Amino acid sequence: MPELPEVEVVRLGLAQALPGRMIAGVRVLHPRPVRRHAGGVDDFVTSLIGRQFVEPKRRGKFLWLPFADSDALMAHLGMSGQFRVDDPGTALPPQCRVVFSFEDNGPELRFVDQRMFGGIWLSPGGAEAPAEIAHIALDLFDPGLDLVALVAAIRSRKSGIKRVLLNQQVVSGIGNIYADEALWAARVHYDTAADQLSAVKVRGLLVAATEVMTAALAQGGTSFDALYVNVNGTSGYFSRSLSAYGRDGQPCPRCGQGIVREAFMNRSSYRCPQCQPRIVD
DNA sequence: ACTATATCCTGTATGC
DNA sequence: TGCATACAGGATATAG
Repeated sequence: MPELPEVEVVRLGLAQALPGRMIAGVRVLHPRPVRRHAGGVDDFVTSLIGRQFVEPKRRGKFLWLPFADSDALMAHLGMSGQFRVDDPGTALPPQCRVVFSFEDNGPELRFVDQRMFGGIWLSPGGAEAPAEIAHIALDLFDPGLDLVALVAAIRSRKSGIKRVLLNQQVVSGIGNIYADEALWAARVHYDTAADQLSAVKVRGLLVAATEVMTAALAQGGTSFDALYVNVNGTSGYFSRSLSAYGRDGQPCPRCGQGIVREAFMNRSSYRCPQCQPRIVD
């Protein structure tokens, strides 16, 4: 599932492929990924033709592709969204939803999305600071992040710590995989109330999250199957380095106890029952 | 303001 | 073999 490192891998790939290029044609093969575009499918197509891409940007899991004017193409990969850069003659992937062709007749930009939780749309005036992400907090890679303020914000919450880590309005970019990995590294149970954790512990959790996402980025991101790939269609290798996520029944790399999977927020949480015991107060 | 839950979506894996 | 169900989990609307 694309979280911060995976989205950053995509951003880096697009930064190699798009700046300076002008859109000549847009084909929308399925309307759903364009549902957030205010003017509908036809307006999406006509609004984008003639635009010239500049350097792609990212906050958390949101990606935006600014144009040489003041607007931007907003994007979120959702669960299974992909950007692919492929030569015009090559076959379209099975769940290809939108295709951009260019005036230079070079490689096309293709938005592929099996489950279609993702989407792309035009953000008027969004080149620098898109209104759509005004409510999204800075991520752990952002140079402007105030770590002390973030620790305080997390500790002001009564919810379980994992809910808080997943709340993109508190800190962005962390999803189910890296939340579980950070909690494992910091030896914290996912349901510990955030306001019961010390500032040192919360800081340690954020450092752990930053470290695991940095390592994942260096390996090209985490992928279990063909659902998450880079712009060339290949997968990262970080799934081999995970300590807790997806390791139900396998030994904890630190103590050897079996990792357990538990239902949590309509998804799964993985933890080591010995290193991350439930806190009872 | 904060918190928790339902909802969207489809390919793959599993069970009977 | 065929059919039904569980599962993966992003952001957001809505209710409490």
